Amino acid sequence: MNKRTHYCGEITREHAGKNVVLKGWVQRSRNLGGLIFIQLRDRSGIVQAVADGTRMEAEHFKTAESLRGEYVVEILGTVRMRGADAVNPQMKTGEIEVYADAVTVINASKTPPIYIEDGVSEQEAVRLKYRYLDLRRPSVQNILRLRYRVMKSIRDCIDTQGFIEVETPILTKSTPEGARDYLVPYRQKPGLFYALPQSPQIYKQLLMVGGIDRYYQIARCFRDEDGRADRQAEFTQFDMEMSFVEPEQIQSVIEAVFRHVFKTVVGVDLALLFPRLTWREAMNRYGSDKPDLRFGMELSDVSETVKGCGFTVFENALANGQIVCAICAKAAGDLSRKQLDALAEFVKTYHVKGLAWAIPQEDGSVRSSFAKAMHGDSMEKLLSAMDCGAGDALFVIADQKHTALTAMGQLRLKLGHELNLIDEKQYNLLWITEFPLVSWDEEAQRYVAEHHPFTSVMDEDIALMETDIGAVRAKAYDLVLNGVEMGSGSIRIHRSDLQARMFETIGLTPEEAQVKFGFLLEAFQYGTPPHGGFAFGIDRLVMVLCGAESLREVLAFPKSQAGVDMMMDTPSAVSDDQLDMLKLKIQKSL
RNA sequence: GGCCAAGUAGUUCAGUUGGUUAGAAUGCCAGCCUGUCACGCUGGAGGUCGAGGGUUCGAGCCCCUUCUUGGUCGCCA
Repeated sequence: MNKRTHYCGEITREHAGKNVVLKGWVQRSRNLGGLIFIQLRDRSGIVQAVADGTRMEAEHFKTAESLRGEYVVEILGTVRMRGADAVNPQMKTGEIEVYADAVTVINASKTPPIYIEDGVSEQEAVRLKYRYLDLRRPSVQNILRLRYRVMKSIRDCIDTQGFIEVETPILTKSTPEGARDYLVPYRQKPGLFYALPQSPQIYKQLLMVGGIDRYYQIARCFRDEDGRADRQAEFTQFDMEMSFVEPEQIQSVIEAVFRHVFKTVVGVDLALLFPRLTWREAMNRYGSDKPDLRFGMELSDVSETVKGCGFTVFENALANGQIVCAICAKAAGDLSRKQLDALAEFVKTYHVKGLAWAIPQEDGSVRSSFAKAMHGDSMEKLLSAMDCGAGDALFVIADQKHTALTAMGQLRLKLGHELNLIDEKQYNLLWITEFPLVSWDEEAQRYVAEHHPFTSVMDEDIALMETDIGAVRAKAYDLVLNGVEMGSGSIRIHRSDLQARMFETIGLTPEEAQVKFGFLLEAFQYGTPPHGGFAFGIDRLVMVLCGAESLREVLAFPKSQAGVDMMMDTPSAVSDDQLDMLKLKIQKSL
């Protein structure tokens, strides 16, 4: 008998006649009289094995007969093409199977609580509780393999450009701005805490001070904020920083990384330069700082067109310094009243008061929520300004500029999906540039950094710093893929005095700035090179590349929306001893 | 913190206006079958209807509270 080769990889016709050892999980088994059929699943797929029970040792037969669930078995057998010595002429021939001489159980299995097979939808909660079984599904394995290839191709590409990976601490300092921190108590001086990093931002800038002028890291980041479909409490970023650079150089490095990833992982050729859109233009035309450009349906400011139109909602809005903006959804004129009402409800979640709509009919009349209020030919003027003809649907929102644009941008996205305007196979990448430096926070009654407080100002806007901080543009840029924010970067402040002033702008007193960031302000006094960088979310990139609906799908061990690991059942209580050591006391909830 | 949806057998779900013993599929168990490949056939077991309270002669269904999961707004330098 030939020496048996351990099978590893897909069995093909070329293996016919070979003696093999198969090891894997029993996906399905059945004992038909004396014949035993086993579908064995391993890392490369599912192989069917057939054993003649009557020819096998009694114990093997008994074992194979009682295989249930996810037993781990070893099969010694011969690869053959089905039908070679067929007893039944009706059976499917020409397929590959393994004719088993022996079947050995390596490890028994309880009946699994979920189906370990693709194409069945289980509730998230059950899948997450038994994630280690869920991971055995071929589709889940494919996603993790794709994720690995993404990470490897990123490293391969960045490595050729002189970058080195430097790890930065996970136990770090709580920072005042940004998301809520995860805190870790410090045993040696109770009352003091580390924080888990929201990003390696400050460390990488200090690496620039330290002369590591091309740094990158595939870094884990933590933010204690409520979950979303595309947001987890902990996530992975590709993080990079360079010294002596302009935004274009950084963008060019990132473009090279994306081109390489897309080429090697999904075989797609991306453009050499990704299109650029300023933040202002993106907001005005698409109502979003991460527009999905796979379809048109641009927003228009129709404030001038509807001036004096007679509709009090529009006129009052204009009188209060608000705007009236509109989109025209081509060929959406058959929307029912119920669907239109649902759209109106939808936009209200974005804090606008209502949605006006008008649908020109073939006979020249207009089905509309507000036509009656419009004077003279003002409706005709509005429709023609929007190029909205019979069979199209016009939507109009009047509100504060930012609110109206945002709500309309969301409506545009929703209509894009519902009207099937989006080519799912397309990858649309673009840069959004010239972000505002700060934005006004109503709740905190102060300016907050739009990107982060280490972002430098565009040269032509430096004078505005004193007069109109809200209008100042930053050297900050985002990368957007199919309407998903992939990542963001900026040229940083590298002068201590400018950094101190920035802290002041966002409301930190010099004393607070000293306590929180004294080390950074001091570091910047020792000849810090101009520098800048970028970071993008690897999870989101993988999500887009494999068409996943949720970030959970692209993580090996995801958490629930509330940040709970349902498999380990954690967060969990700790012992009183542990709390005592940290001098912590849990307040009884009322 | 707000809003929406869901929670019924191991799993996926149905359950009408509140009315007999809560059903189906699949899985599981037992039996039959020597070419199955979602095999098939026969039989069987399996339920704190998320939890607590209320209304009612009677609650899976109505009301209140609460927990969990998902989606979303806020939040996410």
